[in-house]
Amino acid sequence: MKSNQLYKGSLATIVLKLLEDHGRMYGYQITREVKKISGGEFKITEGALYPMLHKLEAEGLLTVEMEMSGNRMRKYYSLTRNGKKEVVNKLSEMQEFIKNMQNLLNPGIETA
Amino acid sequence: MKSNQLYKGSLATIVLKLLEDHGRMYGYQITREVKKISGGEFKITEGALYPMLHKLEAEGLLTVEMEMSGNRMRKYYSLTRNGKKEVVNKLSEMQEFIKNMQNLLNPGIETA
DNA sequence: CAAATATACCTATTTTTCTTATGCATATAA
DNA sequence: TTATATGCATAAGAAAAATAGGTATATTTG
Repeated sequence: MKSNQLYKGSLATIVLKLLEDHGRMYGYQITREVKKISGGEFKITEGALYPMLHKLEAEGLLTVEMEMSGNRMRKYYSLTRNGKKEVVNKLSEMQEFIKNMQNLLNPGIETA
Repeated sequence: MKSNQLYKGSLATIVLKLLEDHGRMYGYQITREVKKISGGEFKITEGALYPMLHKLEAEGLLTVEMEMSGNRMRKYYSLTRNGKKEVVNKLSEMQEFIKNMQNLLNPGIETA
């Protein structure tokens, strides 16, 4: 990614959607998955991810289970009931955003 | 728009693309156009727009012409040569972003 | 005609969000 | 053995936008 700050504001959506698909994930795993999906273009920084995970947990959208993998700790996050509801909202907002941007990028083509 | 902060980071792209399409526009006109295109969903705040216009001008991407409309002043902005180059970059970044988000939202469907 | 709304510009302060820079610790590869 | 990968975390700073204010003219509406 060159200087792309378009991802600003989309981190919560990305995390919630990944958790919806994968059931449960730990932080480091999320960073790998996002890198993979974006073909190496988008790399979540840990300084952004961990505070976001804590925030979503504090909001009651995620729950945590700590587990040991060998000698290393992992914190597995998964969606709560409210988290599952919130994914739906976030995804529809994202689709709306994309639709509006497509309308901007391709004026004259009716996407609505 | 409910609470949609996905638009964060896309303001410069929006402004540059609108100017590419319209030739020249003044600030207030840009706010109306964006509102119209997004079906009222996305409203640019003036506290974000005017500093952005000044920044893009300072970067040499925009030029300004002041004109009077009756007794009211308008500052018409248009793309410079560098501005026209930058629109191309911004639009390809936006398409890349959308592609990655589509891959995220619809895992399994190859968009690449 | 008065009052509200629309047009048209602006900036200062605060908040949100992310980057950068660290730090700690274990496991694996070179 | 030294660098890289895994795995967590936070603090300080930067960037972008929201909020909240300001000035002034034009038009609509009651």
